[in-house]
Amino acid sequence: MLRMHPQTLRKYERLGLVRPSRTIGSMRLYSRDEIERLRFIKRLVDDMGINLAGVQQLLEVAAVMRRIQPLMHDDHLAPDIVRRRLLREISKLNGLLGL
Amino acid sequence: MLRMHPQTLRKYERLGLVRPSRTIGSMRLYSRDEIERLRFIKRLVDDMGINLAGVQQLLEVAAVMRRIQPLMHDDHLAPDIVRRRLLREISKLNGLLGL
DNA sequence: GTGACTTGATACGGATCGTGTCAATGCCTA
DNA sequence: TAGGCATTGACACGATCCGTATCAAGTCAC
Repeated sequence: MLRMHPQTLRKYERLGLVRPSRTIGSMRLYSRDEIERLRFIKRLVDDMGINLAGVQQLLEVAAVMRRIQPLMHDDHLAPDIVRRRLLREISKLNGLLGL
Repeated sequence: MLRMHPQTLRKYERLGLVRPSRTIGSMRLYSRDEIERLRFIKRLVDDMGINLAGVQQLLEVAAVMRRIQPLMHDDHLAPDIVRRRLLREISKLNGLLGL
C-alpha cells in the first residue's frame, strides 16, 4: 500500500516513530492517521534524505503546526486566548529546537 | 573555538549551511551570527544525531521562528497586521514540510 | 490441519559524515 | 624579501546509519 518493507515498519516502531495497535495475535494494525504519518515520514526520508533522528524532530514540529492551524481560523475564540495558546505552542517549538 | 574540523566547515559551506565571507586571499571569515549558527548545527548533529539534510530543514524552521518571535511581542502593531504576517509564516512552515 | 503470512533477531551492502592526507597557495614575521 | 606556518581544495579512509534479505518460530485463514 505504501510500498514499505515490513522490516522498515518494524524499525520505525522500535524507534517510536509510529505506534500501531495490535490484534489479539500481536499482528500490527495501522490506523488511517498512522498511514498518513507513514506517508509523511516516507517523504522526508526518501525525497529529502532526512535522518530518522531528524524525522523525529520534524514530526514534533508538524504536530505543533497541526495544533496551531485551527487556532488561527477559529473566529469565535477570544483573541487573548488565541494569543496565549499561540505563545505556548511557539515556546514549545523553541524548546524542542533548543533555543 | 567551536572544536570543529576545518574540513567539516568546508563541507558545510559546500552544502550551503553556512556562508562565511572571504578575505582578499580567499580565507574564510565567520561572523558572530554564523558562529552562532554553527553552534546550533553542532548541537543538532552531535547531540541529536541529525542528518545534514535534516539540519537544513530545521535551520529553516528556526529562521521562521526567529521572525515570528518579535511579532508576538510587538504591542504597537495592529492585531490584523500581526495576524496576517503570522499566517504567512505558518503557511511557509507548512510548505517546507510539504503539508 | 495445512499453507501463507507475520513476528522478532541478526547480518549484509550502500550511503552519509567526520577526519586524515596531499600539493598548492596565501599570510605573517624576521 | 625570504622562510615558516596555516589555509585552500580534492581525494580517500573508517564509522555509523538505514533499508533490505534471511532465518526459525508463531499466527492467521481456509
